[in-house]
Amino acid sequence: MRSDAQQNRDRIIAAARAEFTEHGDGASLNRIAQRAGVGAGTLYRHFPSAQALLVAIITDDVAALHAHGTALLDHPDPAQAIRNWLAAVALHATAMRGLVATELVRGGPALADCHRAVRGVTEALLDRAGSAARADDVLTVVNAVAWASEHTPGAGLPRMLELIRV
Amino acid sequence: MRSDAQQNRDRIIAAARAEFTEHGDGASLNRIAQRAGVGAGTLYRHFPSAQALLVAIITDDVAALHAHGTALLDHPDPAQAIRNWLAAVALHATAMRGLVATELVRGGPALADCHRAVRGVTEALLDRAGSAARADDVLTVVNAVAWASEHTPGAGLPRMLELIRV
DNA sequence: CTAGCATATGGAGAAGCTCTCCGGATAGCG
DNA sequence: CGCTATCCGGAGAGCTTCTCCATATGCTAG
Repeated sequence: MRSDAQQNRDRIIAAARAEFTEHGDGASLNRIAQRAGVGAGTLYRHFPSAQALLVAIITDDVAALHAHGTALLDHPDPAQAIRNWLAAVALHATAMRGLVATELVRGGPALADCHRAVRGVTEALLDRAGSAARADDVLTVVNAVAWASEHTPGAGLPRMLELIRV
Repeated sequence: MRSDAQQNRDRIIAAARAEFTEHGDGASLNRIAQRAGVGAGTLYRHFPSAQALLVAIITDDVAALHAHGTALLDHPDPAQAIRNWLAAVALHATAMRGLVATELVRGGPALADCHRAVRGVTEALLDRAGSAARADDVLTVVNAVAWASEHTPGAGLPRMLELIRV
């Protein structure tokens, strides 16, 4: 990749991160391009869809999330470990304004690696806690709840996470 | 209200019901107006926002839902009753393509009556089943899950509802 | 039965969105 | 330094939501 292209790509990702954090689902690709100081065409060449853009952002975040999850495997209390983990997943989902993460949980193949990593940790933690729940289902529910908690004023994320049987 | 206005209002609601069922969140108010055979202005005068339109539709549906819930209060197995009820709520949410219902669960004051009715039944059923969970939280989670199950291929709604502790 | 008015209509249009296209600029190699 | 493959920007097509107001029509009072 040419150096100017790389530079633009980085700036677009930074702008997108700001835009998604600020406007959530109301994010506008137009505005992202403006923030990044590039034309719309440039944005769309680098990221053919809004989803591709999210994939790039989330891929970064998931690395940190995965490290946290791996560390939790050594937690003395397995039941507490899975609870901590799901709270971390929910927080990650919230950081990207929920909707986003939910749509991508089982989304495109581009995110397959990310999802596999998160599911792997979830499975291990569920197993250690003696749970029979499917990791995929649990993750979907957690993401859905994270998303809902932002859209329903007065809804406490922790309290709703308590309602998930694991 | 003038009779022609009433007629248009009815036709708009019918068109909206069809459009939402067909296109889910991708529903277009423009298309609803076309389907109903009215101008965009007419649609917006009757329903200032997409939400107002949904309120009208959902208000109808909730009446039937509420009747079902009330009947469940006589169910011999309280634990089964609450499970049946939540499945019915999820189904109702799915009928309106999830997103919709989730956004409205604690939404505008226009839907307060509906919400109160549903919450009342939920509280009674939870109480009878000896649960300490907050009805609001349970409903939010159920709606979120219903929504998520449509957006994540392979996610089974019943299996995810099993994960909710009540 | 009709006349007049309050009420309702519809579609053009403003503003914003996503996404495409391509003439022109430029990075970086030889 | 010059040439070319690569990359850029923004105009524009075709959507969208939502507003405005000249026109049409239901309803009522006479």
